[in-house]
Amino acid sequence: MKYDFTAIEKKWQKYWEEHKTYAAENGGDKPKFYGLIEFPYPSGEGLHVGHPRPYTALDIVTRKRRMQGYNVLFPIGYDAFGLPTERYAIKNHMRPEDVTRRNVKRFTQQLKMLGYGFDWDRCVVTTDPEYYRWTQWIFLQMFKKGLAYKTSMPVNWCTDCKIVLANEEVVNGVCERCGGQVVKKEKSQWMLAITKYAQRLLDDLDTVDYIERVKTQQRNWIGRSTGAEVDFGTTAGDKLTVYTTRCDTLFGATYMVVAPEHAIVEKWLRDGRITNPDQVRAYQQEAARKSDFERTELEKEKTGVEVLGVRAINPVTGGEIPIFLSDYVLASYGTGAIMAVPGHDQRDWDFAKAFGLPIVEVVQGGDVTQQAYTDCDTGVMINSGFLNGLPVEQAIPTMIRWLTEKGLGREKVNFKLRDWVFSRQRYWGEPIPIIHCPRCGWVPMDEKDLPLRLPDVESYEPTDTGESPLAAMEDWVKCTCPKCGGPAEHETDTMPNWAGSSWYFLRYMDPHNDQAPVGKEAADYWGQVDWYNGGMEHTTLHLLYSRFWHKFLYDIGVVPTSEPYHKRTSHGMILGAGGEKMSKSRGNVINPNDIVDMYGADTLRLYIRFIGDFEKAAPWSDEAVKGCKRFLDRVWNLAETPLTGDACSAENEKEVHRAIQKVSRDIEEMKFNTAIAALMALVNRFYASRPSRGDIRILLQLLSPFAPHIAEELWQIQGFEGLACQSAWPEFDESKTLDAEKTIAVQVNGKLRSTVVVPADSGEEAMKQAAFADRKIAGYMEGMDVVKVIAVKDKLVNIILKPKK
RNA sequence: GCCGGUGUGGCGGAACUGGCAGACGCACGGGACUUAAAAUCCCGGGACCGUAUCGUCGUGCGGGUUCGAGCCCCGCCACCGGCACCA
Repeated sequence: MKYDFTAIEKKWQKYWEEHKTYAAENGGDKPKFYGLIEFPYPSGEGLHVGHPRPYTALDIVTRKRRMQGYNVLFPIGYDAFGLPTERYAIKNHMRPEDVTRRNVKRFTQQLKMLGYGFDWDRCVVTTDPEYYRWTQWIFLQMFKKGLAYKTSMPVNWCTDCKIVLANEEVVNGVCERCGGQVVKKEKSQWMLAITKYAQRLLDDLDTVDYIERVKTQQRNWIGRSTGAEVDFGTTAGDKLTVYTTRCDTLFGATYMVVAPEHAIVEKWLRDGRITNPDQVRAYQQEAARKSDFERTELEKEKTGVEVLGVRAINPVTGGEIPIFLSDYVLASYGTGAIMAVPGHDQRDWDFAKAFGLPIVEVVQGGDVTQQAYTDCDTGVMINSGFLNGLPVEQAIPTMIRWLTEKGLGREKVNFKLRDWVFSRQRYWGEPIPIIHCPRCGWVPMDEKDLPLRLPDVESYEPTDTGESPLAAMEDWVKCTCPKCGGPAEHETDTMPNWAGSSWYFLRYMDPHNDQAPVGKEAADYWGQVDWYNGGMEHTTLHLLYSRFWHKFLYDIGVVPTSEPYHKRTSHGMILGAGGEKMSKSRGNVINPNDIVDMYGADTLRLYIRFIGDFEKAAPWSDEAVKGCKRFLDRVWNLAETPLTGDACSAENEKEVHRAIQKVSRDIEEMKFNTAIAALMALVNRFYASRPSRGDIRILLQLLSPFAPHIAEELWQIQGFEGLACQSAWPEFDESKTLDAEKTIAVQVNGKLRSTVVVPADSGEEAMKQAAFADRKIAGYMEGMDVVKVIAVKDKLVNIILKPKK
């Protein structure tokens, strides 16, 4: 009989679905294991071969865990709010929920086609009102704790999408999604105070098991630095505070720079302090017009304008120094103002050169007439009054102490992380459950009125003004104030698509709870996600956001752990055949349906694992897929006819136990490619040395996580009890994996010259004797003196020779 | 520029963390089966020289440590990802 993968896969998928083979239980005696993959955005294009890479990986891990006796939760859902759906809906005059429903259906079919062991009863969709009701609820709790606030601020405005973007969504100064130009625009926005959690988000990275590059990237993103705030006096009487990590160089501060947007400039302009207001205003306007992209592109050249009429006073020297406006100083970091130390900061040096400002050396070691001496963490202070002669590492605390005592400064920690812009002027997102009352201000909705549903409209258009489409839907907007009962309006902004994905893993634990986002019992039972795999591109977005939300939920007692994920791994991309990114425009996208039609889901699953190192990018190859199909054909041919001998055969015992060892270990380390290589080698062995029924039983068990359909079918054909995927994962006996004899290398002066066979665990003497007894080696020894012999057990003997005198 | 990663046959990739480089697979070559082809099964492939043995060279480049380096150290180059005037 031929290997009819289509029939077999359909048959078992139907069986699993009917029998709820992969359903998780909230409770029981078994140890729990929660494996998670990032739920997909149900795009109109459907699944592409990139999706199965992480999915299959954790499918394999969780299938193995099930066989090892765990109560496994391996859920799936859809992150369905978002711009592509909204755009598609507008373009085709459809309702976004209908587009979503259709896409979800298609994705579901495709995922089922690949035979994943998802617990489909726990499927969640973020656009489901019963789901986003709790997204809104969490937002309300944040609002009540002061973590959600509304503020007017310069935001990133995509001129194409006509939408406000989070900093994280701006890539190289252009919109991450559409590549459109991004400019600054003043707007009132809802914000989430993620910065209040910055320190904890940083510290708790030490408590989790994430791959190192994820931790590093998050640390850099959070960007903690320790320094000091220093107050400079001004001739206008105002205080101008700066942040610096190098307060030891204060004596070298020869001028100051403030960001063009800095509030103090407005004040001085208003007070008529500035004698060149036109110049200053012109520079401010120029800076505002520039997008971030332009600002950073002009990296080389420093521009700026001096603020005439006001001067700053260096608190240590008492000397007056000029104040400049320049856009190389960012309003959003530190205090929006810096003290410029051109001797020891290259940007300040460039600026000082351009404007002819004095450059003072305060740390010895460089030549500040040529360039800034920035590599000066270990130098000695000079030209610095009471700091003279001190090494930098002592000068910093000395200065901080001095500043603190005089009330002129203080130690200060800063973060690069900024608060999260949480408003979107879009229809297809969770409505923000806040009501604006002319009398009471921003008032949270009553929790019992959740969910605040999106209005059901046939069609709508986006606005050009930056207002949400919801603003045009008067019936929906008008409401009564929950506080005073007077007429009020709903907030018309919606949440960004990161909202729903910030807590979805909790909903899986208790998907039908209508009292809470997740019940206490369920949250206590499942605890942390044991293993979460996802893309590197989410490291500073989704992964950080969801850690933040989880910590908040921990603080208000909803969840029992302060970190959501115990272990985080990340997969490499699947590239097109030429090594380029797969994309519609390049026309190199592989549709998994085509592969499944041609070779079957099991082959696709195998190939996507065998393609290379899980963590690295790997190019797709149509040719190489065949190798995996061929392998399954060979397995089929071995096992489709009845076999005898229920025990593991003596001839194959060693290979079988080695395969168990190798596959077991490799799955844990996500080295799926070598696990499959081991299975292939085992099958090759079985072609040379006929396997017993017992041998095949183990092969099928090892194969089951990778290629569950064929494994199940052959399991049934061989008449084994139950299901392969529910059988107990085979154990290996280490003693059976060992060789009785070892072939060891014999080197002469480090070069391989021969090999000899010795009993395993031979002592050094025995190995040396065997080496010297070798005919080839004897040839090398003629006329030579033995200087030294190195023997490494079970590996090699290296004989060092030199010519006889 | 900074941070992280990678560099091994014609190709995808292995190498237990310093011990026989190239597992497994693709492609290729040879053989068996077949009227023939496909499929399947068996065998062979790092390069160079040779019938073969032997030998020499070989893990991006240049040095170093070591009995021994793909792996460790120093200095470069290239590519990929992230951040980017962060004071």
